[in-house]
Amino acid sequence: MTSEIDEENQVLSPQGESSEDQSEQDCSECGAKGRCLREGLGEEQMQGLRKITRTLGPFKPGENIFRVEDKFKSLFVIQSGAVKIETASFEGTKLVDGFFFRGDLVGLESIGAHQYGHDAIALERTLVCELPFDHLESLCSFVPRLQRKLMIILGQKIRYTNDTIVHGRYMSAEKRLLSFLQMLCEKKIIEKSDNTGSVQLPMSKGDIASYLGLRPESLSRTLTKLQNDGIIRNQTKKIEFLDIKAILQQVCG
Amino acid sequence: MTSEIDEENQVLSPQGESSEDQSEQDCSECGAKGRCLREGLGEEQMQGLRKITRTLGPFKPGENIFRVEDKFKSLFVIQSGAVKIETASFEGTKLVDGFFFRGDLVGLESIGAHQYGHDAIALERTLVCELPFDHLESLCSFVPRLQRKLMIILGQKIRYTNDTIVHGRYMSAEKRLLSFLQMLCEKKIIEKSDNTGSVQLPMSKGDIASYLGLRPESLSRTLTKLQNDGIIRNQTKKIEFLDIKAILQQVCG
DNA sequence: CGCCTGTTTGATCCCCATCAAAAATAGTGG
DNA sequence: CCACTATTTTTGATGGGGATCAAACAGGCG
Repeated sequence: MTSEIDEENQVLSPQGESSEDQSEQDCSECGAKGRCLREGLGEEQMQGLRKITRTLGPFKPGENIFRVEDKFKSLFVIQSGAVKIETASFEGTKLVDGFFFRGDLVGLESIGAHQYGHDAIALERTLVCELPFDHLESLCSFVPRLQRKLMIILGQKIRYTNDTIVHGRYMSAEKRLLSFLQMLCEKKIIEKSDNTGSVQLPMSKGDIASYLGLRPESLSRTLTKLQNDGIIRNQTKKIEFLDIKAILQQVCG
Repeated sequence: MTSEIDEENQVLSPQGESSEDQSEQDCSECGAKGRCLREGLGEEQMQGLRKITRTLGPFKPGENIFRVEDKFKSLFVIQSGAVKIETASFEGTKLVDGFFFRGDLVGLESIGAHQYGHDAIALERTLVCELPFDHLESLCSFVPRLQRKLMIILGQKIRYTNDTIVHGRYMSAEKRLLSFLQMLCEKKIIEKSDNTGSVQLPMSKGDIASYLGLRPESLSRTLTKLQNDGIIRNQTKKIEFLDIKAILQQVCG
């Protein structure tokens, strides 16, 4: 379990193990606001959750938040930044299983296992909020609302995987890419002016290809095609959306 | 929500709504024994769970246990029989998202949604045990062990999907089929004599193809190939395993 | 600047989808 | 039980989308 509690922490001021009374700026400043487990909890209930959480980071790009075969201990809410999880495929190569952005919970995939089944790797400067799972579980017993929220999140995760991956098998490379761009639109868009916008990509094209079940070459060609069609502008670390409607309108991402 | 409480019920004798004190033969005779949520609960805890459950069925092949857009209300443990879940793909055709056998929980995919996202259809004569989800949730708050078990099952589900579907995208038709046979081996094998055995298939070849992300023609060809290789014997409603080792040995299902 | 990794482009190939039709099986009613 | 139809499964021929192989190109970093 790699964790680093130091370096330029103006924003969220992570605490060491000793500090018990975490300040609520943790929440007020957190990028996960609105999608976090804490949402909808009363003030006293928040207190309970606050007691068991701890901010970790910042992780630098490429740093592991946890590794395959680390003992499963915690879930992590992403406060800022972005994370990918990957596993070794049966051929030995790395395979990207998911991307996570602010507000997302990393580690759900390992609930019920003794060890994490993935490497979780920061894609950019990333702060996370650690939720020790056994504490979380205990708390859930006392706070039905929290229990419910966690179950809902687990159900959503199952559905999302099913909708994207299972149905993705029947989609062409182009449609898969469009689905992916659609997802990015919902999660990370900046300066979205009606019908155009752009995203800074925290992950490599190779990671995207892997996630979509494509080879890097195929993804590259598909990106080029969409660019020729005037739908996007394809840059190294950035994609400009020239025609957001075309992206969103594609039936059934 | 289709449910039928009648017809030849020697085995499990399902109860109507009124009968509160469900007999424990429900559990002692249930095919799910050993993998059910109830496993590992104390006697008093069992009582609580027993109170909220109800046996439904038998469902005849092709009958729905629930339908897409039915209000999400319950999970279902399969006591005997087999079930598939399917959705409409974006092209309009049906797409099989999963198979369930005795002991499996159907409905996890819809936790946190208002409606079921799939049709659940019996593949053979099937008895299920209904677990109203809100009751189950309440009970979880009082029985930490149950809460934990449910979370573990949800985590396993996420992992299983990831391992089979995500990694399956990189596998050839033959490997996907072998993985599937492997799974069947673990769940449904009969008369397994060391290195051979056979499975009665409750689902159609078309369903299997859909589940594996293949066309029926491709699956058929792959089955034929495995037969020519002397690994299986391919029949209409049955597959004989002539070389179980070859099936299990294939690196990383 | 030179090395290393990531991305793009080009040429070719292969697996599976697709189209088409025969064969086997299940379902139906007399 | 059998003739008849509908569905499922198999077999055959063909084509295409993406994988693969190979190499040029661009970027980041020492």
